[in-house]
Amino acid sequence: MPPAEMPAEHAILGLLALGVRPGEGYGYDLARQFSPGQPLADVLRLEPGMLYHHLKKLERVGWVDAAVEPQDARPSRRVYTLTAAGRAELRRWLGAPVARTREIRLEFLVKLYFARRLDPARADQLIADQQETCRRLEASLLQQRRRLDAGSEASDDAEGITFQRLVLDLRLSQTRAAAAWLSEVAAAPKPHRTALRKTP
Amino acid sequence: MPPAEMPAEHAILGLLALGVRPGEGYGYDLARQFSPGQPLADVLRLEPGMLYHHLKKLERVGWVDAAVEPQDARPSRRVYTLTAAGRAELRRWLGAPVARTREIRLEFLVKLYFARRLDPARADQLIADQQETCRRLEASLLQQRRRLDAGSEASDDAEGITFQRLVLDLRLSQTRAAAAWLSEVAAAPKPHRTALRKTP
DNA sequence: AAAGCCATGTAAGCTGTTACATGATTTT
DNA sequence: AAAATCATGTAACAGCTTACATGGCTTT
Repeated sequence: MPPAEMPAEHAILGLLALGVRPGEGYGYDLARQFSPGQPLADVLRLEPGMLYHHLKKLERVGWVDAAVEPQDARPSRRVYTLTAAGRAELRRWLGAPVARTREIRLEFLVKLYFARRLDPARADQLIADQQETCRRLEASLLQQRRRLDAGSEASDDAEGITFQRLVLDLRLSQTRAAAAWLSEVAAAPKPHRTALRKTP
Repeated sequence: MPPAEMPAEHAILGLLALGVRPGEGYGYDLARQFSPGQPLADVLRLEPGMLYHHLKKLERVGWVDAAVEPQDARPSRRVYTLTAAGRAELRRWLGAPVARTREIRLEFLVKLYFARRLDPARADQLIADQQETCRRLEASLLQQRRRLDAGSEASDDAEGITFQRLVLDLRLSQTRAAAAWLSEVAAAPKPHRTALRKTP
């Protein structure tokens, strides 16, 4: 069970890969992609403070390199460039479905956003893998439910078991809803590889 | 839009209200309620460290009082007692549905757990209010969806809009699943007021 | 003249995670 | 003799949120 995959940091890697000059970007411009109205803002909130913090961390772990780029009549930019390791990490992350249903709302949506724009074929694969993950989860939840029903006479704590049943039913219903949505997404018209972005 | 309601702290208030001696409890015993196998553990994870931290905070804000209770042949206990303010806060919290669908998985389940045990009639009301909240949310999401479809020709950013549509569809499907589950819960057999708990 | 944009951050505070400290007593 | 139970915490660290600092340039 993976503990957390830092969607914000991977989103930054994705934005760099998707940049006007692919593989490059700087803080202020990246911050615009998370401001209200931008598609990513509906899914992931990222204040400038945290964004710069993440950029420093990405540099520390070697997924980006930094270089100061002076401008005339404007403050210098700190331009970050994806390294080979950074690209590899982005590919790995984009290929891995999320383990928990609750992670679909945030992390999976971010993966999908970038996978579609960077490599539509891999996006289809990601959706398929996520469906499979949901199916396995559903099977596991169903099994737990059956075990609970089977052992319910043997126990004295009828109250606790009723509650555990509610919890499992909620998880099942959320997981099934996610699976149904994934099927819709898989059936929907595919986007084509995006041209260079323009943020007005 | 409420920012967060600290389910762990309210769960502690609930456990105190539900105690063998109603309104009283101490850290070590409360910690047992969050250990594996206990019904609350399926929903809320709370390590001893955080539990003691929360107890201190509850005392600071005046929702509990503390008194040291010596024992012979055992370490002294720090016994916490619900204050009038603490009881009022618990009642308020138990009566308020959660605003976001993602909060149903954790916070609403905790509310439901305690509402059923402390006051089944209020639990029914809570479920009804939560259903109403889900209905409103669904209506709002549908409206956003319609607005998006209507304005989609006028925009040049077809890619972003397609993605926003996916996001809204996921939220809709999750919200509807939660609403359906709530209907099941409302229809399910009701528990009776629980007797004093026993944690073996 | 004021407001806002460009571009970078820092600082403080809260929540949460993991692991360990302490020391007596009871069970295996 | 070793391990678990009782009972309370602390320490270190990571992540997030909110707010503010700086300072030149451009738009209203």
